[in-house]
Amino acid sequence: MARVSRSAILQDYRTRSLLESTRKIIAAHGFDAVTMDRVAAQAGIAKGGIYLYFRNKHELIVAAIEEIASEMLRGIETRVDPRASPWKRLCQLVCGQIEVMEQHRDLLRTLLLDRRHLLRRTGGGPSRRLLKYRERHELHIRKILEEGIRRRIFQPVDPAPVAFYINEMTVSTAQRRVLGLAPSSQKAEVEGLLRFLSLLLRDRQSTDPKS
Amino acid sequence: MARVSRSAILQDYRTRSLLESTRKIIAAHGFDAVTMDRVAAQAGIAKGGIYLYFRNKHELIVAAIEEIASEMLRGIETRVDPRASPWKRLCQLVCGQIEVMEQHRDLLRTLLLDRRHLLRRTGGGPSRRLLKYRERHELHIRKILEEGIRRRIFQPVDPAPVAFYINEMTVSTAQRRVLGLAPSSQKAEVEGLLRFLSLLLRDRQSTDPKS
Amino acid sequence: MARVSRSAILQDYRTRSLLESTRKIIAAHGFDAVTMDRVAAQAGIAKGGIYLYFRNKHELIVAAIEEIASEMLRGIETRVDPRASPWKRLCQLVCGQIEVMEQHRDLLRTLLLDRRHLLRRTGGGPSRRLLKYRERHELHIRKILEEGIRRRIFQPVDPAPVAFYINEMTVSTAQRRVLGLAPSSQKAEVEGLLRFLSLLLRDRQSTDPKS
Amino acid sequence: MARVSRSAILQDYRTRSLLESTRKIIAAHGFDAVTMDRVAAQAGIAKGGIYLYFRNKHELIVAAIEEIASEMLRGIETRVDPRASPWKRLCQLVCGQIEVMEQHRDLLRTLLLDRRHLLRRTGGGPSRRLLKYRERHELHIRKILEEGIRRRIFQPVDPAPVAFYINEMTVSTAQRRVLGLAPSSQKAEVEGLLRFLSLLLRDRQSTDPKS
DNA sequence: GATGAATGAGTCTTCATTCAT
DNA sequence: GATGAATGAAGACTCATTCAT
Repeated sequence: MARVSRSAILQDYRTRSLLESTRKIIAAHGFDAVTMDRVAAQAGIAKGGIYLYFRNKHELIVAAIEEIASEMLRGIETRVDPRASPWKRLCQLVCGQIEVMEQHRDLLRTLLLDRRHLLRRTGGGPSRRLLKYRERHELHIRKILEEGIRRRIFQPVDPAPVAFYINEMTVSTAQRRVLGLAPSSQKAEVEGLLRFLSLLLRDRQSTDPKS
Repeated sequence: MARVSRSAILQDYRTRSLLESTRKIIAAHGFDAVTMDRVAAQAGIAKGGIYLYFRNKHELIVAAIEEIASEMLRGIETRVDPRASPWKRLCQLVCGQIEVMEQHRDLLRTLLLDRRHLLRRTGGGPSRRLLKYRERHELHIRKILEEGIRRRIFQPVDPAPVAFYINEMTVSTAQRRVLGLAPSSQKAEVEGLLRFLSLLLRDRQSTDPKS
Repeated sequence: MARVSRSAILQDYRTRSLLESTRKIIAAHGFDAVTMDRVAAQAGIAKGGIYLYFRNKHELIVAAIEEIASEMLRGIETRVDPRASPWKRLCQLVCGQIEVMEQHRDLLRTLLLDRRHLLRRTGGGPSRRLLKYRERHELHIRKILEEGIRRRIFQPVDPAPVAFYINEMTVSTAQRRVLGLAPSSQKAEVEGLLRFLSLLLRDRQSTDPKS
Repeated sequence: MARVSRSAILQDYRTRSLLESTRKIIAAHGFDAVTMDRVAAQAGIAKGGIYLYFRNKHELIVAAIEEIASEMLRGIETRVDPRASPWKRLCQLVCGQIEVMEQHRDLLRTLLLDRRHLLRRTGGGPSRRLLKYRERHELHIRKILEEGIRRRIFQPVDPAPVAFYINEMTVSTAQRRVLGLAPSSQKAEVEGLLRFLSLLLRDRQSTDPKS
C-alpha cells in the first residue's frame, strides 16, 4: 500500500484550500473579485505561492469551476437510480439537477451570469475543458432518451437535440430561481417542467409525472 | 409641435454616437475592452464628455445593451404577421428571433457569455431594466400561445412557463450557433426546434412545421 | 509668430522633467533602478502620468538616452572649428569627445557598461534609433579623414574603417576614465591618443600633435 | 599525491554543471533570463543547492563569465606561436581573438552589450575579478610590442597605451560582427585591422600584413 | 548535504473618474 | 458645455533567498 508522503498531503491541502477560497470569492463577489491577493489571503498562503499550484489566474479559476462542475455532476448522477425506468430516471435527473444547482446557488449565480471562462483559451492552447461537463451531462440525458425510445416508452424524437433542449430548459429554470426571478416554488417549477417533458415524450393520455 | 432646440439635437447625436461606439467595442472585443478612453476616441468625443450623457461606465454599457435589445426585439416583431395563425406566428417568431440574433452574432457572442450587467445595480439603484426586454418577448410568445389554446389549435398547456421554455430554447439554440458549437446548419436547427414545438403544442398527427 | 499654448508648455515641461528624472536615476543607480514609481516620484508626477508622455518604460529610457546622446553630440560638434585644418579638427573632435564624455561621467558609466537598449526593439518594431548617433559621429570623423586624405595631409587610409577605429579608441579611452581605470590624467591620455593617431595618419617626421 | 575524495569530485561536477547551464542561458537569452530556478533546472540540481556552491546569483554569473573568459583567453593564446616574429605573433593574436570571439558569438552578444557585472561588487567586497582577464590579455599584447620595439621591427611606440588600443579595436571589431553590424566579411575585417596596425607599427614601405 | 516549497517585496501597466481651464 | 491631463488605486506576475524536512 502506497504510503502517502507528508508533502503530498500538504500539496493536496494547499490546492484544496486555494480552490475553496477561489470558489468562495466567486460565489460572493463574482469573477472580477477574484484577485490573486485576495485568494492568497483567504487561503492563508503568500501571494506568490499560488503560482506553485496554478500557472496563472485563469487556470486557477478554471480549476475552481471544474471542481464544482464535477461535484455537481456527481451529485446529480448519484440521484439517478440506474435500475429505474427511463422516464423515472429522467425525472430524477431533472429534479436532481435543479436541486443540486439550488444547493450551489451562490456560486451558480456567478457561473450562469458570467460564462466568459467557458471558451477562453489557456496559455497552452484552446481550452474548452469546461464544455466537457455540459457534454457529459447531455450525453447522460441522451442515453435515457434513447433507451426510452427503444422501449417505446417515449415518442420517437431525435435524441440529440432533445437532450440539448431538456438540459437548456432545466438550466434556465435553475438560473431563474437562482437569480430570484422565479414566479413559483421550486417544487412547482420542477413539476411544471416535468409536465412539459411528459407532454412531449410520453403518451398524451398519461401526463402524470409521478408514474 | 415642440421645436427641437439645436442643443437637443446635438445631445441626441452625441448619445447615439457613444452608444454605437460602445456597441462596436463590445461586439469586437467584449465588455472588458470597453474603456472610457476607447469609447470616447471612437465616438470622437472627449473622454470627460461621456459623463455628461451617462452617469458612469455601467450606465453607458447598459444603455448600449438596451439599445441593441430594443432593436432586436423590433426586428423580431416586424417579422410576425399579426393576421397569421398562432402556429404560423410562433414559427415566424422563433425563426425571426434566430435570424435576428444571427445578424448580431458578434455582439451576442459577448452578450450571451457575459450577462454580468443583467442584474448589477447602478449608482442610483437596482437595474433590472434589461430584464424588461426578455419579459416583453416572453409576453409576446404567451399571447400567441393563449390565442392558440383558446382557438383549440394548441394543446391546453400552461402558457406562462411554456412561453418561458420556448424563449429559452430559442436563445440556447442561437447561443450555440453564435459560439460556433452548433452541430448543424441554421435552417436545420430552426426546423428541429419547430418540430419540437409542434410535437408539443399541436396534434400528434400533424407535425409538419410548414403547415 | 505662433503663440505657444499654455498646455503645450506644461506638456513640454513634464516631458523634460520626466527625462531628467530618468537620466538622474540612470546616472546614479543604473538602468535597473529606473522604475516607473521612482521616476514619477522624482518628477513629481503621478505614476500613471508617465504613460501620458511615454508609451512604456523602454520608450522612456530610450528617449532619455537619446536626449543625452544628442546633447553630447552637439557639445562635441560645437567644439570643432569647421575652418580649421583636418588634423586640427580631428584633434578638436577627439579631445572634445573625451571632455564631453567626462562631463557626463556618471551617466556614461551606466551607458557604456549597459548597452542592452542599443538594439532592443520597441513595441512598434525594430528600434536601432540609438545607433544613429554613433553613425552620425563616425560620419563626422570620416568626412574629416576624407578631406585630409584628399588634401594629402593624411596618409591614404581607408576612411570608413579608420573612422570606426578612431571612434572606438576614443570611446574606450573615455570609458576607462569614467570607470576609474585610467592609468594617467585626462590630458595625458588625450595626448597619447592623438600621438597615436598622428603616427598613423601623418608623416612620420612630424608627429607633434600640436601642429 | 592527494587523493581526491568522492565528495570533492561531486562538488566539482556540480559546479561545472551549474556554470555551464548559466552560460547557456546567458548565451541564449541574456542576463535577465538567468534565474536561479532555470539554472537549477537546467543543471539538474535543486534550486537551494546552488547556494552551496555560490554565495548568490551575482557570484554565479561572475563565475560563469570568468570561466568563459578564461577559456577564450586560452584559446587565443594557443593560436600564437611563441617562436614566430613579433609581427606574426601580433597577427596571430588579433586574428585568433576575433576567431575565438566569433566562436562564442551568442555568449558575447550578451557579454558585450551588458557589462554590468564587470564592476558590481559582490556581497563580500569589490569584484573587479573580471578585469583581470582583460589585463592579462593586454599584457600579452604589450610583451609582443615590447619585443618588436626592442628588435626594431616596430616603431618605437609607447607599448602600454598601444596595447590597450589594439585590444579595444579588436574587441570593437568583434563586437560589431557579433551584433550583425559589420559591413564586410570577417576575413576582410581582420585584414583591415591588421593593415591598420601595420601602418602604425611597421615601416611605411612594407605594409603587407602577410610578411 | 540536498531539497524545493514558501515568502513577499517589487514591477509594469491599466483605467474610471475628477476638475481646472 | 466640453476638454483631456492628471490621479492613484489596483492587479497579475516574478524571483532571489530562506529554511524546515
